[in-house]
Amino acid sequence: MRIGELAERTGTSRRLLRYYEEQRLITPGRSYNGYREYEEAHVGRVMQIKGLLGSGLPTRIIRQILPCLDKPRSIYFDDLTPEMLRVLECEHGHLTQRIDCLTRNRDAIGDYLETVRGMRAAADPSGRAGAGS
Amino acid sequence: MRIGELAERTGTSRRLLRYYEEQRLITPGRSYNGYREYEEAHVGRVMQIKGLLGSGLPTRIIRQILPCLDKPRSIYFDDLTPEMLRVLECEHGHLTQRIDCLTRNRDAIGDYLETVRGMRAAADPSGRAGAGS
DNA sequence: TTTGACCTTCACATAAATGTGAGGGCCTGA
DNA sequence: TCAGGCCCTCACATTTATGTGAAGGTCAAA
Repeated sequence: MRIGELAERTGTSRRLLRYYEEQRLITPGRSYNGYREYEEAHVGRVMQIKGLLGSGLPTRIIRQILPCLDKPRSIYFDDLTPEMLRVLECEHGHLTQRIDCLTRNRDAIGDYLETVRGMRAAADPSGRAGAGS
Repeated sequence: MRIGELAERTGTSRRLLRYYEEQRLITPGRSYNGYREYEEAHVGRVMQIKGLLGSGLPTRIIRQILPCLDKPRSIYFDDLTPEMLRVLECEHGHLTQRIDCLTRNRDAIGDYLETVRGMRAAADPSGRAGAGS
């Protein structure tokens, strides 16, 4: 598929897809006329990139972890340098920290919302929203 | 405490602490000479801000969710506009999405690392690292 | 053959989080 | 009283992920 379709299917701008390519996060082929040609698999890949980016990881890190997230593996264990291994271990830890932080905060918001709803229900047992004046 | 100590204890730059203040994420007092004066509680608060920021939330959103994360509550249910309630519900959802994305990716890295370690162990049952030459 | 919807590259613009430095005030200890 | 270390504000610089637009090529359909 071409860039327009991929953009639409992933909710991304074309500009950004070209940027991801420049950052070596995706590597589309080219058709005879120079147009980028994407595989079906790129849809998932782009969603994954968007998610990680939105979760605060910079492209530099994403580039490093992406290759080992493929099923089937696109990076093989022989290619794995000790350096790379350390990076992965380190990122695994960072991700866990991030997850913990987000989880704590999400749950706190959840608690808050639940309490609010509890109070709303107690004040207005009819279940309809809106406190009126 | 003054800005230097807070910076040190939170691993943040002074510049950034002033920035958080400008963004209305923290509100230190001022001592008679104009120096910012921080409470003990600001340490935790700053760590929380750093965590959320590192997880991809913009200061605008952090400003909105912070007040309802306090224990004891600093925002009371009477103050809560329906508008604000929607924001919180929405952010609760976003956080969950982020958490899921990060968890999936972290676990994939975890799997990979485990597999690698499995292969290392099989190749070198002595348990010592380093393949040597 | 021309129009319109795609695509290309290049380049400049923006917002957000940060760094850096200048110019200057406060305060403590020698 | 001066030096050194902290603080202040202001302002400009940088990086990263993005937007936007210009100038132009490709291709299908009218």
